[in-house]
Amino acid sequence: MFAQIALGVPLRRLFDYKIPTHFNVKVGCRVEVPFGRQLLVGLVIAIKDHTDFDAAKVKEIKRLLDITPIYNQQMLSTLAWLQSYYLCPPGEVFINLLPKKLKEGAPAELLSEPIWQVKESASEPSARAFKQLALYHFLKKTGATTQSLLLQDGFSHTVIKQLAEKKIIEEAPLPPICKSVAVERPEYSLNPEQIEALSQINTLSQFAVVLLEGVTGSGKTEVYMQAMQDVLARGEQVLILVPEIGLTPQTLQRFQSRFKCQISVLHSELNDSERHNAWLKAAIGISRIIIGTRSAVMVPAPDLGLIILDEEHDASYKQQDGLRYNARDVAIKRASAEACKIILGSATPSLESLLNAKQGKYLHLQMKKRAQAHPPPMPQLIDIKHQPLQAGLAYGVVQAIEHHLNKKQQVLVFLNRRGFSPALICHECGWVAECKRCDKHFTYHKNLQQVVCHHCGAFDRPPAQCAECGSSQIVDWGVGTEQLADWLESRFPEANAIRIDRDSVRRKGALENKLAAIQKGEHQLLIGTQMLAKGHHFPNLTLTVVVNLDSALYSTDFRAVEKMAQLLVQVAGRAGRADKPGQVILQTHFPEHPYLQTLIGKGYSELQDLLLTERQASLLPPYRFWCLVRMECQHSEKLLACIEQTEALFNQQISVHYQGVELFASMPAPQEKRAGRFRYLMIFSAKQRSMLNAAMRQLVLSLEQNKFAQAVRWSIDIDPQELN
DNA sequence: AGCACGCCGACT
DNA sequence: GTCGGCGTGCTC
Repeated sequence: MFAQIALGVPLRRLFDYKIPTHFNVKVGCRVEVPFGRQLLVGLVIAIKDHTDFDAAKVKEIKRLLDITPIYNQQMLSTLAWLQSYYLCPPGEVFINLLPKKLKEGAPAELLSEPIWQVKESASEPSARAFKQLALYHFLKKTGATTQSLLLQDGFSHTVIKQLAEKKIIEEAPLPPICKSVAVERPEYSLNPEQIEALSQINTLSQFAVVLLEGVTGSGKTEVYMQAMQDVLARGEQVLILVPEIGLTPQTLQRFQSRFKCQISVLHSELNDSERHNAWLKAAIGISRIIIGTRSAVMVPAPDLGLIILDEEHDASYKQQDGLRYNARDVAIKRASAEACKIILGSATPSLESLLNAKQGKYLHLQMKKRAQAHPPPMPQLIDIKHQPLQAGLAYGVVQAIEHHLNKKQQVLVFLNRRGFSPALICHECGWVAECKRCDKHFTYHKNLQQVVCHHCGAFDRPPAQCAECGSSQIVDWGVGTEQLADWLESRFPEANAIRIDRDSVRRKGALENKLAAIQKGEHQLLIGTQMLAKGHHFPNLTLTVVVNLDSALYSTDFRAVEKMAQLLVQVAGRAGRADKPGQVILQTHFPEHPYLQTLIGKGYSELQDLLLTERQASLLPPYRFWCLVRMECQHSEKLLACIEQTEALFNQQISVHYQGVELFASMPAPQEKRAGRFRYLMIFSAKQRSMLNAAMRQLVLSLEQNKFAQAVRWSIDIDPQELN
């Protein structure tokens, strides 16, 4: 007998191995196999009685790593779809998505972690040992607790050890897996819209996609939680996916306090052991709820009964390097394989999902009322043409800020540019300081006394002189968050301004601390980028100022307007509270622009309808499917040769066999040179997904064997989000 | 990806 | 004379 095995190598094929007669190898188990001169971990994909490879050269499986498969049939079929849809090497999905230790062949067992409890007959520790006493009372109150939780709560290793040595506490046995979760029914009474949405969701059985469109504050989370209740009580697991910055301690807290069960949390800040345990607890079924960002979509769950994907429009669901999958699309496929329902939630659904809903593929549910606040305020447009600006703000806007601050309310100033100013320019000749590796402006960071390239991360001392004419008159141009914060701080010293962007929250936990301080009302004036716009609720915020979003109106990225609208609606949703309506101001040079007029005058849905019509007319996604082939090379001649070859290959051998698949565009990347490499893009498109996939499969096959393609770095991006 | 083989430049 | 640079080729 032979096994077809996926290995963690970048080769788009499986490898056959002989199964030793005494091995009970099952599909979905990991094995150790000799590969060239090394030993690798592989996953068994299929078992068969023959091999197409030269039978004499087939090697034997060396070792069996799992007795029971680590992936069940549903997971294996989802992974197989992932592999064939994104046209990646099998090892990329079957091996490389595993937590590090499993990838390296460690046993699929929880890394043991003691659970501590107070010994029954134990007496109180001495009154002088404050720390020991505190731990004793903590354990007495909460019962058996894992070591990591104790450490999190500030008890040290030594204190735990001391109490254990005194036989006051002991290790508790592992609790049995409890599949059915008892839920305390909440006190909340749902509003009619929520009741309607929930009853529609609850009537669905089997596979179904629900697009839950609810304005900020309409109580989507409460609908999620009540939908989860039945599923959990039935003994099934729930997978919750959130955007990268949406997984705050507060979000987690809400689920923990409602559902008394084990929860696996998966995000990018976990270390290898934490990830290993969270993954296995989900895979074994100990965790009944799994909450995580993008990559959590591929964590096994034997009893999966519901998937919730919050903020479905969020760009962070699309991985932008390596395996460029979209967790939203994978989640839908997974729900289909598991025959369970999936809820896509958003205040501002993507055009892709909206079209699917309009075509009847998804059940579209809408919640338009805010549960506890005034309706979301409509942004007010301020024309800044011919107006003097201070740190990018018009005089009237500064007055509005002052007005709200005087009433002891919070103000959010939103700006999408980090740093002090986006460029340094020679006042004499117009020379601009640029990153040599990327041909892009350096951003000036005044606090760091550095210029930083926001594309590759390179930095340097700010130039004292112009590189062209030698003038020392270097001036900064444009406004970033740093400069805006500086100016607002000096203008409103009482408001205790705080800046939140990637630069100011680099330290672990810094964002949480700052958000907590804002919640407590320690800061009246908040200055920030996207980070502040998403998911956070500030109860005392009544004014939001959006400094500038004009670049989206004339962007080369056809998705820019859609993203701008989503951002604006989200930022606007931050303002307002139960007793006071909010105010939102958008500064613009183009107050008459049809996109802005539609969004402000008629709302997000109307703008999306307009954009859909335009996309259909211009043959753009979501009406067409796209596949982007990126190519890069240090030598421009080699790159050009490869492009010519690829175009010829497509025209002569592929387009003729796959009807309706075309080369939509072939062009240098917007940033033609990055990190010392020349870059080029080819966009293939088709009306039918399956046809495009088949054609691209063929193209990839040919590229792999093509001498010219081997000289360049190429990668394939299905359903690309960004054309760069 | 990793690992070997192989063929040319600067060191003991 | 060797050590080691990275181009090329292969892995069931």
